[in-house]
Amino acid sequence: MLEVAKKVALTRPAVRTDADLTGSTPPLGKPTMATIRDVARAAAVSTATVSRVLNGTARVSDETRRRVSEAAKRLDYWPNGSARSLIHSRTQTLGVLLPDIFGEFFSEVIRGIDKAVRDAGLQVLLSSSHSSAEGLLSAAKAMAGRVDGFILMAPDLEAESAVDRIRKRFPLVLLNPRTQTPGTVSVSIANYEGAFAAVSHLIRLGHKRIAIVAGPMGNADSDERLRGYRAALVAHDIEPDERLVLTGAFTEVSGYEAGSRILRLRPAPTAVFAANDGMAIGLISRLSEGGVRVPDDVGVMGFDDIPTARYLAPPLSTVRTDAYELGACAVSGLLDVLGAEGEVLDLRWVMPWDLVIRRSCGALHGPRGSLTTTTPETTSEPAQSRGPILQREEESC
Amino acid sequence: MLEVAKKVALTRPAVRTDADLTGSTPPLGKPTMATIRDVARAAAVSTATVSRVLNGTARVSDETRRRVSEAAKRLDYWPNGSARSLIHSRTQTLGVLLPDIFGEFFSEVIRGIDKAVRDAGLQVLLSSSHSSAEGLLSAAKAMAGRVDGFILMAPDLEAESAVDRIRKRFPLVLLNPRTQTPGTVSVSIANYEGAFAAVSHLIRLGHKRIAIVAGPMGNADSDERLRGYRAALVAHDIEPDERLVLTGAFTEVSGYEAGSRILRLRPAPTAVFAANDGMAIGLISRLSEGGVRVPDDVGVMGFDDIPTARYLAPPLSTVRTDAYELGACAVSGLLDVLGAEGEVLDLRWVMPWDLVIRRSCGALHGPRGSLTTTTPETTSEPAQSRGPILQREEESC
DNA sequence: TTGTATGCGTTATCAT
DNA sequence: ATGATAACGCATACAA
Repeated sequence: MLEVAKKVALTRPAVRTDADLTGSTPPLGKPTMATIRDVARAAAVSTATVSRVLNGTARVSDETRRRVSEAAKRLDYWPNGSARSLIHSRTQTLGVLLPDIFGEFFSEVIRGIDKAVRDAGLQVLLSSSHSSAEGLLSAAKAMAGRVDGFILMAPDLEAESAVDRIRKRFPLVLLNPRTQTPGTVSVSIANYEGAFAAVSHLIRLGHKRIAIVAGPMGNADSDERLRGYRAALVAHDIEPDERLVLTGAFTEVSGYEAGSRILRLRPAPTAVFAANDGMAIGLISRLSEGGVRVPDDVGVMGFDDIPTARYLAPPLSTVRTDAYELGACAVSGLLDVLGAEGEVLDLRWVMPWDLVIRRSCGALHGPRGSLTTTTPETTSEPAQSRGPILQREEESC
Repeated sequence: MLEVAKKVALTRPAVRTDADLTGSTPPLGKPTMATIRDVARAAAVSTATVSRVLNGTARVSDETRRRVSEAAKRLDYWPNGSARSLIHSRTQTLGVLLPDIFGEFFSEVIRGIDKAVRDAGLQVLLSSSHSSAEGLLSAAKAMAGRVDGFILMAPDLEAESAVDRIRKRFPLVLLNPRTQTPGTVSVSIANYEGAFAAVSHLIRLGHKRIAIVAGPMGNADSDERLRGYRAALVAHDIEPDERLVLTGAFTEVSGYEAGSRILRLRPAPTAVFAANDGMAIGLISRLSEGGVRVPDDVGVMGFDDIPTARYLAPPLSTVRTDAYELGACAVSGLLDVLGAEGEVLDLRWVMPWDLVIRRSCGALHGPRGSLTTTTPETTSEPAQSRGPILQREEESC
């Protein structure tokens, strides 16, 4: 096995060695790239003409067009984006401000944003891990003049004030906003409804003692899912028990730790609703270690339907929310706002969602009828579907 | 359950309603934000003085400083980033060009980049899903003048030519480069070594018939891992069998499909090395469905050690590569290049890695000694560790 | 200590 | 059809 390690060094000191330029490699660094003026000079025309040719913004004679194109290619001219932004007051860039991007959910959101943005010929300036108002604000400030608007997700209560200040300066789309501000475009996950449906399903299966592994308190998504959990219990005449409400951090390890606490609960719950799939994964792992079988001894439901969910053992029942589409819709919404020329748009999109019943929540041991379950091959049409539901409130003010 | 859906709409038409401005909400859109000239006017000083105050770049009398600061705050002045970039020829922004960012590995890479960039007071311009040379090049072109350099990952063979062109124009750090170009800084995963170690471990457990679920052909990471797989077999006097080499796409579903093919293999392999954890997850799921137990009937090893890996059933044995650190190191490397003032840096970092032995590869049923396994609680120190190995070649040319 | 003037790299508005 | 020139918003060299 020693052959695998050829050269071993220690840590990562920032070593900067002086270097003679060997003729072989082109001198890197800043060879000061050609500007539009260089092209103009080379083609013996004015910069205005170069601009016209390259942007196709006005008629140019075939001869000069040829000369300019040739010169631009020969000098390998690439226009300077900052200069263009300055002139046009348009950056062709969307700022994306997110909380801590951990796990597959955010990975998918970013993928969706990236895809939609590229399709629109735009760019993404990304900054994440914002939970405090100051952090959010300084990030936005650093992006001023470099973005045309923002896609903003700020689930943490403490960041709320920053959202308002950003809203006043920039076109904006909110992701899962905590409050419903008039004159704002937002795209949301059906947190409350999804949680309500998930817990209702567990109840329908016969469970009466249902625990929840919530996210961090003060997090908007977590709060809404917790609210849905409680509402479902109440709607089915089950008295909520605060001892069954555990707190996690939306990470696998926090679900694992919550599992330890659940194992000590007496009387033990017969089902657990985890506020996201990551925590469900950690939870199931811990329960199994504790000798508690899922779903035989305890049923588990997650939230998100991350790509991994259907491949777990047991496959995870969960609330499907299309994170990729969420990101794409946010872009689409921001484009609408940018196209609205100062008009105030008041749109609220809620993403479609589904209850995806796999094996982790178990089959019926209550009173009611039978239930189909899905395998990876057949799961494109979830057995238990609430959707697609696309809620949109739309007002102009 | 009907209560969960309150208002139902259909699809997402781009509706743009005219809107009268109600007095309550501030008129959004473009209220043309204050510029440095506005602040100068309000404070009755020159723009130069405003700049000096706000940047602390020269001494200013207390009285004017106060006036300027007050005016800036009152007008809520935010400097224009594009204008600053233009003047300084420094954008304070790093361009990040990635292939399709699917799954937890890339999620972690981006997190690492984002964190390091923010710590350095910079920004990230992100663009992904690049596999073709043209796509890569046009993305880079669109970023010209808006970034100081690039972090570039282009595992696909066809994108190679674009890398060279970008290298000539911009400071650059390569992620997992296919070839070792002189005068270039790169940060890499020990693809070959990790695969070699993983397969060697399977062999040591007594396996002789070992399949691989590789990534797409032509992908640099996949090719290297495949090479490591073959080398390990050869090194242990096992004749590679091409029928045991399957191709996937680094996704869960492709691992699932590969599982179907593996179930049909005769004679059946006793172990499978999946070129990443995502495929291992799909693979295990499919094998279980086929009545093949992991690890009892077949051992499985993955690659990456994504956060989920240790929580699977069975917990996944895999090659740990710190994707988060990979991203952070790339930023650090690019910062070095940017600080090197035109000097040519030739650095090649290889990230430390570990073999993480959990349960999916099974315990010894070969000739040799015993093996410790790790549980989630105790896994911070992997039982079977090859590292940390940090390989760094460093030359100046 | 402060102001004036110039330029960063573009594009748009005038001329011609 | 093409060229000179004035912005865009900011920071700096140079004067005062």
